[in-house]
Amino acid sequence: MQLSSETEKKILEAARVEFETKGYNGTRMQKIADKAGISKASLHYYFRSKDNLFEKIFNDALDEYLPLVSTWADNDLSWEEKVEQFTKDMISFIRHGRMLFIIREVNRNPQILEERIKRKAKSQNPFVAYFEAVQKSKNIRKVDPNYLYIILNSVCSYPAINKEMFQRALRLNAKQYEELMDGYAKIAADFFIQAIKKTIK
Amino acid sequence: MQLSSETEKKILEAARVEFETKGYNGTRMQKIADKAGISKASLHYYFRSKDNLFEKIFNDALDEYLPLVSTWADNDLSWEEKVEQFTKDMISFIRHGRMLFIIREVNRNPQILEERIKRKAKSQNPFVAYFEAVQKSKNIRKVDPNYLYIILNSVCSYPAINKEMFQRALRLNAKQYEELMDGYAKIAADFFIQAIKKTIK
DNA sequence: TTGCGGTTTGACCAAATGGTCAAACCAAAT
DNA sequence: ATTTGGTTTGACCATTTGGTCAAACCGCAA
Repeated sequence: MQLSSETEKKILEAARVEFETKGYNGTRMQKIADKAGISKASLHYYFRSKDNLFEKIFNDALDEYLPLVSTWADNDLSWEEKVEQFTKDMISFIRHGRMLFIIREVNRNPQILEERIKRKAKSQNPFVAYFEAVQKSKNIRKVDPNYLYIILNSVCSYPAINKEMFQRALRLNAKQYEELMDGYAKIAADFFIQAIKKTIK
Repeated sequence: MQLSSETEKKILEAARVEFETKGYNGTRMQKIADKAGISKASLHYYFRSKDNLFEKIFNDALDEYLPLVSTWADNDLSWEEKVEQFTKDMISFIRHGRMLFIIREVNRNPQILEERIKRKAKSQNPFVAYFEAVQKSKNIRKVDPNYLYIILNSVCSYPAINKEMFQRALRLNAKQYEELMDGYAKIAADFFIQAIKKTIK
């Protein structure tokens, strides 16, 4: 029945908002039910338990995130263009606020990752593999690609994670910070590229 | 009595560990009492309520953190040396794991900051002020200092915040990641400096 | 109209949890 | 030995919260 699927959507939407803003421990089933406009009993009819519902929400978030970090596959872009593409994609994902949710819950219970990233470990990280290759052929600094991975991700993700404190430190209101972020992707990419490009004397 | 002060210390230590790892909502007063080796009633004897105890712990964390971000005062170091100093200090603070705690709780309830950072807003951010000056006199790129502030902090803080996921993405175990972090402060500082130094042709 | 399968809910339950309190404890002063 | 004042605690309480269940509800086919 289409109606039931409709309720299901409303539940998932309400649950997503609650879990993302309050975290697992701060979220109440009753509140999700209220926001979805149904009874708590109905909520349990659709999703048997809080854990069950949470798992769905968390996995959805991971499904959105994981593809972002793993696509450094071959296409005919230069490494600079790839960096630009990556920062753009990552920053627009991050701004939705889903990232802090992931980090918070992974830290609460690191095991939730184990199933998902189950021993992808055999293959090398695509970013690291890519930059090892680039470092051999192109004229860029020789820095452990692990560091490059960390730095690039940091520069992309942290501004959204730490939004509240950055706003206050920089004496900006929410709107001003948003505006600052509009121009950020380009700055971040340039920054990264400048840092590892070898200076041509 | 010195004994009571001793219990108080044990409580604060236990509470710190609990709040920092589980967050406010995930922390149980009973568990804190257990870890401190006292009864729950005693716990309430020393700190009237969970909120009261939490506030102490949170403010202690802020007291450790805030001085780090605000010291760009005048001393006779070059701007490069200051950057190096900052990354070193910040990264060693961050590695304690206190930062995710702060971010998590600030996001749970942004108001907890209001009292502390109560309208420091009159004065400009010291970092921003400093780099505006540097940009005028030295030969470095003209980038909005707000971006510089965000980038430098991101590069320092995020590797610890996102530790769990970075470890998995880079196929490292906890020990290997720690080792990687040992050399990170220098890399991060160099990275930042290289990125904003003007290329000398 | 009746019966049926899926849906919805109010009432209810057991466990967890923050907090209270009177009584017991204990070291030091009288 | 007795009192005194701070400390400690077991027992207890009220509320919250995830979860259950029987009964009601609601199209729809026979």
